[in-house]
Amino acid sequence: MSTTFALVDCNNFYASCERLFRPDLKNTPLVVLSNNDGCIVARSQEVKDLGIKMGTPLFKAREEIDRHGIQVFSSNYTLYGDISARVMQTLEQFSPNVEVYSIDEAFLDVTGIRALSDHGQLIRSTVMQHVGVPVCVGIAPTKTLSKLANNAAKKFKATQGVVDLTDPERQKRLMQITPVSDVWGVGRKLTESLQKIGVDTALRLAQMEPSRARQRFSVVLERTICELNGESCLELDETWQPRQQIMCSRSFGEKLTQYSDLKETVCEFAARAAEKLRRDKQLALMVNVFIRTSPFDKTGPGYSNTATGTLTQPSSDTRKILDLAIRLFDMVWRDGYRYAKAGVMLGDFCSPNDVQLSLFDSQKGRSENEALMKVIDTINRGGQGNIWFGGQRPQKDWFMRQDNVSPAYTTRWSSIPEVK
DNA sequence: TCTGGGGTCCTAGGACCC
DNA sequence: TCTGGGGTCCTAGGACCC
Repeated sequence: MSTTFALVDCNNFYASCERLFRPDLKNTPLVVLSNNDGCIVARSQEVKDLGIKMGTPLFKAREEIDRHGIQVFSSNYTLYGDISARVMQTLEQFSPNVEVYSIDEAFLDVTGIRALSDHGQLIRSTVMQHVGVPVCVGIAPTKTLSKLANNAAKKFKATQGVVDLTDPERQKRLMQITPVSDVWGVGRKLTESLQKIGVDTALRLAQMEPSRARQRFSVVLERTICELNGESCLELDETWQPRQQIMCSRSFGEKLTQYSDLKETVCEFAARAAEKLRRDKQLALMVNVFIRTSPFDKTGPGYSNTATGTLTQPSSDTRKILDLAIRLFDMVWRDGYRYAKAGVMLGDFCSPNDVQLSLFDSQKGRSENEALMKVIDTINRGGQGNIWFGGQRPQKDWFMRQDNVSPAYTTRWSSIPEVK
């Protein structure tokens, strides 16, 4: 029996999280900014209606923000992560098979349920009651169609937030009025190329010959076309897969020009990345360091470089990763540039069980290292950064600009809201 | 003045081998 | 010295997603 998918997606997730603890802002337009308060990454419905686009740099929207009295928040990922976990936990009760797809959405296997719309409504009201975040539900025989259904549930008020797209006639009607750019997996470039050959709606895309699409574009597009036609190519994947890559990178609040400043930043990223690696219980073999100036900075010459190195054996030891990261940094560093961003990437992972001891590596030495890392992680838990290695620099004022951050309502005792 | 961060997957092309 | 085609493996970079 073929699967029926329900895609549950939170409405304006970050904005809704901020509103959760500020009911006074219920009807006030509100935006959430990226790190460094650089870009607008989330908008409440009112702001979307004003036509302010996702990803707009703050300085470009300043005038409109003032004019409409838009509330501005710096991003508060601790809060969003915690609210997300509560939403996902609530969803577990509606299906034995839940795939958490991103921080604000999940696919549910709802195969065999008869009153699908009612089920969707129940999901909505339960999440609202338990967590307080509004969600929309799209139901369909493939993931791509359930995405489409979810978009429609968000766009059309009359749907009351739930669209059941199991009926092929209904699929066709919706696809007819959906621009091809709104299809999951069709981005800017693909939209451009497709429009050139007269494919401007989802329906036109669905009517393309899959094999031709593969020849001319890619297997990804071929799959998308099959999915639009109700043929499921993307399975529900509930198994938690460890990441294949860990990245820690940041743009700076101020440009960096000094060797020591940039080096300390890279060390900080390396240490953070190693922490994430240990949290995933993985070991890495590859380390990559990159630094670059801003592509928007016209006051000086541009420079961007990256170096990749390999550890002598897979490890999650901060000291070993730091050591290699510093050597790689020295390879890419050039004097005389105004650096805007840097990052450290880890890759080529394996599980600790798969690693053999090398000739000079004693089991005792290794467990001592593990114990040390564990202690450090415990002390640093919560991103406080109380302990660091030489070379690493704890957060400095130029590190990140965050002028409007909301309290950690749900994860810090001192920030729990009071009821009066 | 001020332009996010963290991922995945696929493809093209080079190196190398037979 | 002439010089083909096919296979594998790896890497860099592009496109996309949220």
